[in-house]
Amino acid sequence: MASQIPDVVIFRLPLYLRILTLLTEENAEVVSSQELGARLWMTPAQIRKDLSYFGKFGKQGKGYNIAQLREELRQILGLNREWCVALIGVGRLGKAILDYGMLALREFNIVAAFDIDPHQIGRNVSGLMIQDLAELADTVKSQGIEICIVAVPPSQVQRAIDCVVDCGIKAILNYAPAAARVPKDVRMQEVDPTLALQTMTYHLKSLSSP
Amino acid sequence: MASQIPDVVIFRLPLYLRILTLLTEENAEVVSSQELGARLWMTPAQIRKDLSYFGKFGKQGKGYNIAQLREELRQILGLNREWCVALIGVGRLGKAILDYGMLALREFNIVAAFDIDPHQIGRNVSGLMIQDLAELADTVKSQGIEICIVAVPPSQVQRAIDCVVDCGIKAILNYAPAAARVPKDVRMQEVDPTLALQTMTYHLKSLSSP
DNA sequence: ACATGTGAAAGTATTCACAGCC
DNA sequence: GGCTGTGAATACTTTCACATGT
Repeated sequence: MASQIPDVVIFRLPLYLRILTLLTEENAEVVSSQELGARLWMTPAQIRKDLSYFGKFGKQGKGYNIAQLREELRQILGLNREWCVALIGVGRLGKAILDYGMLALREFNIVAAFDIDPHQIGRNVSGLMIQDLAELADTVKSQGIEICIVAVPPSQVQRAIDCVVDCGIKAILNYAPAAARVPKDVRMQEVDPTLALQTMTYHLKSLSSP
Repeated sequence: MASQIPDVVIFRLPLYLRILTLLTEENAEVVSSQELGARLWMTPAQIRKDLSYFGKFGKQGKGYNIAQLREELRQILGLNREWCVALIGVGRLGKAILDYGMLALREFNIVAAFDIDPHQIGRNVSGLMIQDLAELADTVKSQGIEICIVAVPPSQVQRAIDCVVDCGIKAILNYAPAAARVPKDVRMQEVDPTLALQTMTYHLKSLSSP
């Protein structure tokens, strides 16, 4: 029994969370599905339906208590604790992820970095000593790593991901602009701006020639 | 008549393209929907259905000619020409996008970079002279910019995006981890690793406590 | 009066299964 | 035999609309 809750619903929860955080900063206390929907270009009904998969968080006639709903969503998404993350590949892209704090978010801690290039191994980048990828399995165990970020060159993606999967990792964030296969029990999310750009040009094209 | 072709289909075309490019490198000449499906963890039927929206590209009993299908998809997606792109926000993240060549892809050319910080304006980053955001409208016209990449701090996202929209841009790639609203005729895609991570923790959580 | 939560209805997307062809 | 392209069938999502509660 994996989950009877649709994947699309899970994907929207972080969006709700983001707006709730914004509303918290605006010192709002209560929000209606109407208002949330307006901010996200979604129908109020969809938001209510999504939330109803997890419980009854609202008050009729009033709406949702922002602080409370935010906490509920954090619980549901598993953001009420820290997650240890390893970075695989410390080339240009990997360095950018470390240096520029592209994941600067409380819940996610990059605690180790790996590469296969002997020139990189042993060097210090943003406070992390780069380790040999062969040590991944050991470090995963000793540090409690549960998520890997893969940022290797396209030609090595499959190799890197196979290695990560062999270490028992079940969640991969893949920055490499390349296709890779994982077993069905492993979650892999792609972060590839190229894919996004390519869908946008499709729509732009239709704009110029109707 | 915007498009009777479902959005999900458009989103999958770049995935097909990616595999076709990989197959080209492997010197394959023909591929079946079966094989494509196996590589992408999709059913062959879905791939055939998706492609059938655009025409008949296969040969019964054989499959699809890789080079030809690849070219067709590039045409369909509008990748058979160059696109001029502007970068909005040259802070840490924006610099990483420029420096680390995170968009190193033939079809997309970052031809201008903008900021509002007087300290940044006039400086040279990766061969681009940073301009005042106020000049965006003029540069969009003179350089034929059609896509903007927004990489500003969360607090300024809405302001930056409003400015971009006012300049007539219809496609925005938003790197900022923050919510923003755009008119319905503007396409905005988010590139936010945080959202991806947050959906993964949901599933990891369920793994440890079944 | 206003807003939630939810079955039922409408609308989309995916998969099946087979005719037609190489 | 193998594979495409596609209407029909199934499965999934979203939206509607209203009973229920404040």
